[in-house]
Amino acid sequence: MVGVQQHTQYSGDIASALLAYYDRHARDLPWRSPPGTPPPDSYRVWMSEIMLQQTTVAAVFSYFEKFTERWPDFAALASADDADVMAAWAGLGYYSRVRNLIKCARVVVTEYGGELPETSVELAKLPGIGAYTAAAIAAIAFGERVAVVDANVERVVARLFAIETPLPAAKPEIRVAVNAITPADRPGDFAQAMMDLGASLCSVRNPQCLICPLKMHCAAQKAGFAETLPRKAAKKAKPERTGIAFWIERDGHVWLIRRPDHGMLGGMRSLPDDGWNARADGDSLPPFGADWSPVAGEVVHVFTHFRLTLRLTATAAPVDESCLPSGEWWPLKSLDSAGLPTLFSKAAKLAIRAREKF
DNA sequence: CATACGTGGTT
DNA sequence: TAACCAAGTAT
Repeated sequence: MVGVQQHTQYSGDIASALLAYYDRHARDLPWRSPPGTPPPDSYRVWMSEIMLQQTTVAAVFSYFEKFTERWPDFAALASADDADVMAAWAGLGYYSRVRNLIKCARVVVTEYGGELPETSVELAKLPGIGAYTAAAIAAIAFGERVAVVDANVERVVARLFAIETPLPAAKPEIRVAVNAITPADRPGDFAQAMMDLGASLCSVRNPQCLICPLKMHCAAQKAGFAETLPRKAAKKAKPERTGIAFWIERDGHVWLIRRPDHGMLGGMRSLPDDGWNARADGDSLPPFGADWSPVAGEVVHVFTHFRLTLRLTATAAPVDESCLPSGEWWPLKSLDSAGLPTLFSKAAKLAIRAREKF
């Protein structure tokens, strides 16, 4: 790589060029203030950063609007019912985020007087806030000069300094480089500008180097191999799993359970199933003896680390309530408001479609 | 350091 | 279509 030290003397130029680009091209997003203006409400910065973890801007829009309208501040969110908040998150994925979102709001209210602490060190102690999010909130909402490093920034910086070490081994080196170019003035705008650049011109494939504001500073561009960086370790193949979900219907209602807090789709409302997980197929055993019949079709759903083929088995016969797994009857007419994660939302759709054929 | 943890869009 | 990837965190 080209030494970071060697570039340090130019770091001001990099920040200046990037901020000038941001002043002209910043995306207008609901959780942002315009370049160079006072920061948004830190609650909204926090909410957006949690939602944006491993999640695209396009997917976040409607959830951000829904959450901030319904729960406009920490006090409102802290006093909400868990089930309502979990259901509102359904479909966004990575459900540990919403469990931690609730926890964090309650800690902020009970231990911080309803306002976020203002330093990255204190922020990182809160549930659901790791190194990236702590730095992002501190820089964007509170103006702390701190290195904000997400996947976009890793890519931009790996190219800027031609860092050829593969990820994740290159992370410490990248962090040092980001710290060296982060300005004391407008660190929040700088962080968002780096992420905007990584999300647009400095994209994974086909980076638009010719019109990049950092072209003159970019070692990989000069060497002609920007698109090959950052290097990454090869990924493992996804295992295939199978499982069965159980559709238990009576008088226009279906029986829904709440999943355990830990593990796949933790804490979410779901159909009962046969115990499939990341490590093993389901056991195919219904939760109780009844007149079960298979539902035609299947749901194929791809998770981060395995692919699941889920089949459905249904019963509509009267059942002994005491046999049912812990749960609740949910009206079919308002199934949309149950907050089922996408896997079970697909399964429910399949069951209802099969049912309408009769 | 590796693994578990969702979902939808892009190529 | 299968692979890759996104404003990561917790363990």
